[in-house]
Amino acid sequence: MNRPFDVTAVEEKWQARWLDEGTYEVDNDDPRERYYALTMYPYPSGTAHQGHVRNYVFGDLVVRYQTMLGKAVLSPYGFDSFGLPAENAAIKAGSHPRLYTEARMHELKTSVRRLGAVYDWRREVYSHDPEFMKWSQMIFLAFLKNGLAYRAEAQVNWCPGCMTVLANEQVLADGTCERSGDLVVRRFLEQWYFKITDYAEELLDSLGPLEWPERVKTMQRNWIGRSEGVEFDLPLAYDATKALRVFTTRPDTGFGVTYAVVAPEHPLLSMLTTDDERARVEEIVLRASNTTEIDRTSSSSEGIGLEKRGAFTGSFVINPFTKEKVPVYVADYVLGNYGTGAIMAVPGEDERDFEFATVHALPIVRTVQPPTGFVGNAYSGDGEHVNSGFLNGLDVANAKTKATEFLGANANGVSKVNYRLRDWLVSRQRFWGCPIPVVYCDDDGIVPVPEDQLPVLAPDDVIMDKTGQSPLATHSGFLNTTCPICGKPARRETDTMDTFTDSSWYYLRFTDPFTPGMAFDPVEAAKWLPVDQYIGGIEHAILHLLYVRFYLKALDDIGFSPGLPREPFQRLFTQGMIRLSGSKMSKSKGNLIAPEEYYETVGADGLRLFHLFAGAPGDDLDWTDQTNEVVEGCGRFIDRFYRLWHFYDVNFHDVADETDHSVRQATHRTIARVTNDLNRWSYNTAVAAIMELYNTVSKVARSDEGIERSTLNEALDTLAMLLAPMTPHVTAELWEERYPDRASVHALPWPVADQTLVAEAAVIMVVEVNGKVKSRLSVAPTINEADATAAALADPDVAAVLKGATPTRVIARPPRMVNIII
RNA sequence: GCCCGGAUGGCGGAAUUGGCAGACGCGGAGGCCUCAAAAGCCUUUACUCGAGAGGGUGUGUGGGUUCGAGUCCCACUCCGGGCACCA
Repeated sequence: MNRPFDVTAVEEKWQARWLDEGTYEVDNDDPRERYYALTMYPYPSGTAHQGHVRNYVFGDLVVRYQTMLGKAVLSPYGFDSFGLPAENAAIKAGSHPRLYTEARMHELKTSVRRLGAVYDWRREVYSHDPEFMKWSQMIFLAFLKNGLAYRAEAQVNWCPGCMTVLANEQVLADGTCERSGDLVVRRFLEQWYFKITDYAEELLDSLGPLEWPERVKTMQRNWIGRSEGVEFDLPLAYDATKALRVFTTRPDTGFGVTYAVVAPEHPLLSMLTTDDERARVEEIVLRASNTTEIDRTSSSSEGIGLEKRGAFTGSFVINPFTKEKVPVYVADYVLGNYGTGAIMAVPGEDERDFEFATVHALPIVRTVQPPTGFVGNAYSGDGEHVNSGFLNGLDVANAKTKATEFLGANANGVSKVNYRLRDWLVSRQRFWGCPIPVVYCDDDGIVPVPEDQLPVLAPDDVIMDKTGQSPLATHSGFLNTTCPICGKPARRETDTMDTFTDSSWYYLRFTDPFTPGMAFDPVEAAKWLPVDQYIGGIEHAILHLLYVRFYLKALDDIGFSPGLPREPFQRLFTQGMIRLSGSKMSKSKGNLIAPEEYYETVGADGLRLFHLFAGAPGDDLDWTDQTNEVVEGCGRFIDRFYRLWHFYDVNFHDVADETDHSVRQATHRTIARVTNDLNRWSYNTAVAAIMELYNTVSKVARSDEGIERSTLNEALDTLAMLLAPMTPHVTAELWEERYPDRASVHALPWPVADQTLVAEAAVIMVVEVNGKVKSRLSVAPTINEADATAAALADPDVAAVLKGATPTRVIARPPRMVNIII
């Protein structure tokens, strides 16, 4: 592009100045109103791509805009620097993950600075910083001490590609690993867990008041999965002193229970299984524990048929409603770790039970009358109860109440709320993460590493081949230690923590990384929290945003950070994803679209303006062949503004006239529009409003009649201020050029619209006849109904259509339109 | 299967409470400047009938409410995302 100024020189000059002068550093004792603007700290995967760019452009606009609104804005930056890709890359390159990661961090930082995004770099944090690790480990130990971290053997998700276990949240719906795409298998392992389930209720209830996108809240609600029901006993037919405990949300359908099912992992399964059935039952159990998640969860139509997925145990239980004997089956469609791991099966009202009953020839009884014309098998809607003894005639809600009372009196029934959410598995069998700071001693058991020995750091000379075992376990120098209590030889924990533990508290560290001996001073943190605006990708809707909420609540409860709110992020904005000609952007596809080439052509300002202008911030953005032309168009707009600022082709006149007045009105209406748009995350329309004002002013200034000098200056100054958070370099440069003795444009207060000028501008009123537009009149915005009607009827164009006919009705909505019905 | 979004010119997208559909930009067409080009500037650009004045049609499809619907209601189609044996 042929630019009227040296874009690179100007941008580098201002980037250096903001950095050197600490323009966007903010102290904790700043007296101004506080504003915490946070973009999700990135995983350092290399140079920035357009996804980063879009994120930081939005974030930087918030920082600069809020600063101009007079606030002390906390704008920190850091890196989510632990994680598998670095470890895998290091294995491949025969290097160390730290070297690899720090090189990537440097690249990303350079890229972000070149974008003109401003941060308080004194507050930079990164997960693998030993000082940060120390506090990550302290938090772990605090959780351990307070019963929020525990060790348990359970069936876990094992990813053969990543050679490590995964949290439930990291396994996709099709049973593959969200990172490597490998099929996840199930293994029994002893692992560390965080007790996030203790917070299920609060995590659900406190979502309500958060100013988050509704769909993110919905995703979290679904993930937590609250369900109300009843837990009760099904006594064994041959021994009424023993019982199978089940959970149901539909106690009202109890008369339709024709069998019961236990999960393959159920502790009573072996006792329930008779010798005749044992072989078939064991086949089910074996299959459930050895196969991949995808096989187990695949529907009956594909994969393995239902008849092979369940078997009769040989035992019977008594249905407390009918007092009849019903068979107990084992089937993998019942999960061992939800509810009681056993269910009452009601094929008449539950689709899964219906399918299973059909395949295994079990009786099906309808207990709720479906509406006439109902097609389908199981009916789960509302209706009158039938075949249900004392529940007959009741609707579902009333029958539930009555059935619950009955179970309470006859089957040890209790109302119960269950959650789908499971405890957070935090152990990872990998090297490049924060070591779990405990020691195993034969005499003293699990012993926390004493605080004065933290952080526990991994040695550098660890072999990181993929054996499926923690790399740290192969390093005898690390593994072998002494027990902090008895001094006898002991073994270190060799697993590291899930990297989501780092991102669960990094924003707290940002508020105060300065106070020695503390992760952060809660008093300082309390001044900044909750985060006023959090910005990031929708892909973190569940994982990160659920864990981080749990952490803050837990830290408060164990007294780690007294005085903080219990929710970290008051407002959340999730930007759309960038696609390349329709496909998802990813490193493996090599379609990341580096910003560097754009820095050289349209500059950071041009690229920033493009991201703000091209579509609503929350919508996905498709990067196509045409996109480059739009980016260039944004660069051209900056050039046009630059020329007008230098009065290129402008004609002046001396005394302000009506045209000047209308320019002033446009200027102030634009201030009002842009301010409103910025507050409602409508950046694309804010840019459009700015372009419109430019077009208006440019047209008048370049007409033969010309423009009055102060009118033009007011419009230009306003444009510079409105553009300042969007295109910070060029506006700073132009401002300094014209006003070398004044404060920088970025230090100015945000312009305020003169309401008189905004209000008095004439508006166009539409006159319709029978709903069709026949004329347009320029009227005062304050015009009343009678005057609007009179003006409409007096209009010659309207009269020509009416041809003397008398209107049957006139609808006036001043000042927008009048509709005459004839 | 369930739950959320979305569908508007050649393209990206505007239209905040039911009131001028297509703001703003990209692309296209024509012109000015120039020896020529680039850059810049001006005009034009939903479709359609018409020489013109002017008329008709038009926001995924089909209905409805209303003086008036891109916007509200009902039914459906397609696209995107999330969840999916959670009893």
